[in-house]
Amino acid sequence: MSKADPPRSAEAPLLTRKFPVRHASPCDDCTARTLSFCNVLEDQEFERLSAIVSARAFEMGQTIVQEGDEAEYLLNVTSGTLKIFRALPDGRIQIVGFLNEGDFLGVPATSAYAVSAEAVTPVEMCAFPRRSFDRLLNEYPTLERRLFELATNEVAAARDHMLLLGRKTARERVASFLLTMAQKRPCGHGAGAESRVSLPMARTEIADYLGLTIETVSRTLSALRKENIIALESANELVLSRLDALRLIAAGDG
Amino acid sequence: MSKADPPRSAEAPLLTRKFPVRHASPCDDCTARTLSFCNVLEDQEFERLSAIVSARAFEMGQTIVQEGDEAEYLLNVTSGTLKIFRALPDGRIQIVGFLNEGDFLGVPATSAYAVSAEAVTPVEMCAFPRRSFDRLLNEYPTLERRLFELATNEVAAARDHMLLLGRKTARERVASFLLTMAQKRPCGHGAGAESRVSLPMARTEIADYLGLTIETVSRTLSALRKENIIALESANELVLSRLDALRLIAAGDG
DNA sequence: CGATATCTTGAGGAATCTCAATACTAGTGG
DNA sequence: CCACTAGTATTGAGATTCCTCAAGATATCG
Repeated sequence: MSKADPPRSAEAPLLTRKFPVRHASPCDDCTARTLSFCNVLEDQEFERLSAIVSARAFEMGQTIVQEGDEAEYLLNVTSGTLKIFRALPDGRIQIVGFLNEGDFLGVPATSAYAVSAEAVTPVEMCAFPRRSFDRLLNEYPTLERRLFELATNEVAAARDHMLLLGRKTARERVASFLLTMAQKRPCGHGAGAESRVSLPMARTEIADYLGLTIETVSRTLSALRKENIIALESANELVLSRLDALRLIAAGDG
Repeated sequence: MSKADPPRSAEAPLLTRKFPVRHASPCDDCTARTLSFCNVLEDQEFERLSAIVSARAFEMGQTIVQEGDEAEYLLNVTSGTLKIFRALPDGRIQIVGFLNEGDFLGVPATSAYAVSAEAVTPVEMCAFPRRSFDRLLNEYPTLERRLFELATNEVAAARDHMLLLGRKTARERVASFLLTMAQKRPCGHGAGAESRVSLPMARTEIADYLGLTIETVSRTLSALRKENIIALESANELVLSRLDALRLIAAGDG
């Protein structure tokens, strides 16, 4: 369902470092570096960070961390998409976010993961042992400031999503979701009247994110399609043909 | 409908400071100090903070800040309860949190408020000009660390609430809410089989917090009362008679 | 090209919402 | 001190949205 990650062989930006690398670090050819929290670090600081990092790869569907587990590592997404979610004892699930390249997973100075995480597509991450990372955090205020900034962004996003879950209709939720996805990955032109979106996640995952059932998501997409507001090239590749209409719906005015 | 704040005249803990106070600061007899973010500061740091603070009072129902307004001040609750919420153009509201004594409102280094805030009861706050506060934040890593900690707590709380809004039934939402309220203000005994709760907010506000209507909240409370799981002394004073049952319901097992 | 998983569509049912009436509470004035 | 008023909460009945269960369509992969 999702497009496999393209082989980024030749075009990987080669960071030519001035000093001999201690031992080849996964950071050396990290494509997420410019997006990620580590982009605030000075060269020397970055060296320290890359000295404690190790790369991880997860297959689609694989569990990355589990709610309540000891938070041995803090993780950073270098490629792919993963979902973070909370679950009720009877299996009901609420996805509280999708993470992409450059996004951070885990809370410094917190001993247990508060959410579970699972790979939506094949995922590559870099892992920092929490203790070492906490130590660096103490030394580098820039780093802490950056993570603080990320945390406040998350709070804002979470509140947006609370409004969606608590007060929006199915139609409004789906429209909001599509717009968010279009914004996240500006494939093609910017704020035109039209935009393409490719959804890496399955319908079930959209449903679990929007607090709906898979059927309602499907029906709502079909309805939007019949109204020519969106078009489905395939189940996961779609075109937002009338962004204006979608925006109105998402805001509750449609 | 809420009980007016009791006159805390004589019993205010008098902080005897070693050095002559510059000019009497609202912090001098602040009852929220031990609860608040400022409890991490050294004496000297605290002096600097109290030099830029000013006290504010709001009547019940009064608007404190509005979504989108320039964030001139960061605020800290010293007494009372307020709600923070986001709204849709057509008036639908989602309350994303209630703040009490010691809670912080506003995001450092952010120029506009992301949510609106309104006094649920009479509210007293202390206000820090954002620019001055940001400057202190740069100087005192402890302070920044503390606010970071608060932000991560908020993220966790927000995710909990997303699970509630997206996946819990009305009954489960109300049960969860009552338990949270009981935990917040441990009036009486700790983890006994019974607990009293006084709700400072109106039914509408509970509904807007839980993503329900006022009628559903009312009906659900009545149902719980008929099952002898709770008892209502008055509309806003109630007793959780069977905490165990309530916990089962809240978790989705009831 | 067939098997399996995912997605879409349909029909009926349940939870919650909407609209409306009644009951309660607190504050006001006689 | 009691009745009145206004605001708030509760209860009821019907409508609606979304969910559940079930079948059919489409896509993916060997």
